[in-house]
Amino acid sequence: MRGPTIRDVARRAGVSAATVSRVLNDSPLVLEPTRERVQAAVDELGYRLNATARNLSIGRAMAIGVVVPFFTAPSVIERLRGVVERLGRGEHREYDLMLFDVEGPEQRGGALRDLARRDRVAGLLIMSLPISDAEVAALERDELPAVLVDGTHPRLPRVVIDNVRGGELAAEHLLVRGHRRIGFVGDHPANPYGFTSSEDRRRGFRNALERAGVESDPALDRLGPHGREEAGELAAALLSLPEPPTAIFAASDLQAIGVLRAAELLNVRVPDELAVIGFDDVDLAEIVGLTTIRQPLREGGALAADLLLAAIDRGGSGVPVEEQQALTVVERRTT
Amino acid sequence: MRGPTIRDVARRAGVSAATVSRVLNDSPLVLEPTRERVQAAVDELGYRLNATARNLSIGRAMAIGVVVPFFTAPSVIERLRGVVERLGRGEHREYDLMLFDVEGPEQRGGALRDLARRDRVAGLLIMSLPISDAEVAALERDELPAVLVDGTHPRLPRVVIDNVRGGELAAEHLLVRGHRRIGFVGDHPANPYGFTSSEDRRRGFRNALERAGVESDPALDRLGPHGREEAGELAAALLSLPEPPTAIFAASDLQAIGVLRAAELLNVRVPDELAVIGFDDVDLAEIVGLTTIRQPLREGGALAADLLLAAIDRGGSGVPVEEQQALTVVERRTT
DNA sequence: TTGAAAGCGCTAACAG
DNA sequence: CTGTTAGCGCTTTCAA
Repeated sequence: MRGPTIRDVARRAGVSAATVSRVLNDSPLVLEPTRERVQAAVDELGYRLNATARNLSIGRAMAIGVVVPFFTAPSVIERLRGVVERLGRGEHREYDLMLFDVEGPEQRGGALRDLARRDRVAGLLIMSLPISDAEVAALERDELPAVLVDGTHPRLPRVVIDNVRGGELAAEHLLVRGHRRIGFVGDHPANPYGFTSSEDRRRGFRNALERAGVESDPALDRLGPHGREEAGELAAALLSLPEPPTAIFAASDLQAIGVLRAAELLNVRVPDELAVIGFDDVDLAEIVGLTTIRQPLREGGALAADLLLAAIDRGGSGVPVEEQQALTVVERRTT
Repeated sequence: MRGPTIRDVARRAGVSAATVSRVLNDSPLVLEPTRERVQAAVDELGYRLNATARNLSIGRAMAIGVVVPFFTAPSVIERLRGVVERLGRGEHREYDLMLFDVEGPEQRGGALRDLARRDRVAGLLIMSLPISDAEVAALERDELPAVLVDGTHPRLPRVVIDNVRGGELAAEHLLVRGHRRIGFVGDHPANPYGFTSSEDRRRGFRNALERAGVESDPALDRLGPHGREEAGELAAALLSLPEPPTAIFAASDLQAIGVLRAAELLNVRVPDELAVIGFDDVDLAEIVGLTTIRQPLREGGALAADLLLAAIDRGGSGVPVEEQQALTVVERRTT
């Protein structure tokens, strides 16, 4: 039983399918009595429009796709909240949300190439994934609007933060508190996804310290795979140094939590013996009282959704904007 | 530029569109040389199948829909992980994931009714939402497979836990430790969504206590809107009682975190002066060292996805199974 | 203002 | 094995 079609409604209302279609799409050129008859037939039959057929006919889908790595990460969730918030409201409630999780680096290219077709989604939100010129070209060829979140490409609208500046903020915060020997725990720059934010944060951080006269000690930078436990191990190594750091800057809150845990296991008191500062300000940070560099994740997701929706409506291109989001330090109980 | 169609490929390969379609769908009745010619044409043209057209033609969508309230809740995320894990693998990688967030109770009915159509999704995963007979009937009428997670209905496959038993486990855990005066912090039974798990947990909990000879004191049950801070306030009230409880059972980990925070603010030491036990065992619980009743959220999501995929493949119905998941208590540092 | 007809891109009988 | 022919359900000229 495939449910009533537009023809059934037409027959019942004594009009043509075209007229029903017009009523359904709020076309102004339908006489009021006709509209009413059609509407009545729609109600009686419990008719609802078939989205697939409509999409095929008009040539675009009424869904927006979100491509994310680690759908599991708290920061991703936070951003998704912002996206959902925007999709669920106003005139855009019509767009559905398709989620594409990119768990392995090998899925990365595939997912993008797969999606670069207007028929599945009306636009793409690409989070935290580096994108190549060829991929952008593919999107352009198919006229598929896309916006980048936490990623950058000159030909795509994007919402970003200044990771280098974030590192500086962390450095300043710790310098003011008298720290001179400071460790860093973050992602390995050669990670399979090509993420660079951790490395950018580290650079900003170290440079700011050097400008303040603090010499860099390579032994204090510990890089490894992303993850709470991995970060814990890195921090443990740092704390076991003959001359351990008095503070640690972690490239993300998740990693900072790992650092905190390592300190606890080694009986190092925070913040007295070790200050810890993270990055992101996810929910968790507030819960554990972590001092961190806050980036407006949720707002970023919402903004990106708005940008995408606007690009879809606008159709044509225009110069891609870059929205830079403000970073602030949120002081809590770990520094 | 709408990209090459199946006809373009057909022309180029010197065959009919039907043959191209057969090749695309791995039909066995195509001669190898023909298949190769078609494949070559596909590659040269960079052709990719239009999902919308295919869906319209075969009459079903290649996506599964997930309907969730509070997309924001950690437990929901955890379950989604399980779902994504299953969708991303094996022969089912072909299914996309559509997310339908139900933020307000008023969206509840709408979302479901809207989705009860084969044309947008091939099946539905409904999480934590009570579902009415009428809604089930609508799903059946449209032959739309659906499975319930953390919800129940006799005519739908479902994965559930025994919340009452969970409450009992919490009671047993606290009784063994000598607690007699125990508070409960949970959701109000008359919540707008119709959630009942909190209340079920409370009942199992109180009944177990009574069976052990501990009389119930209504003043020790504090119910309010779901949320960390709300739970904190409820707990604060409990702790300010002339005769405060020595332990608190929270209906969820999120609420337990609120309780912990309240204790901290009131300088009540955990677990010495106050034992706290939560429910769910989300990531957070491990991080803060919360003792809790563990329900396998991720596995539940995965299982539900498998059930749904199976139902979709099977087509017809069969007797809906109920998968009951095991509950265990995970002892950490708050009891 | 409404209807007829063609078509979106693909699949699925049915012949051959 | 492969091609022809009809749709799937909706939109959209083009006429009337």
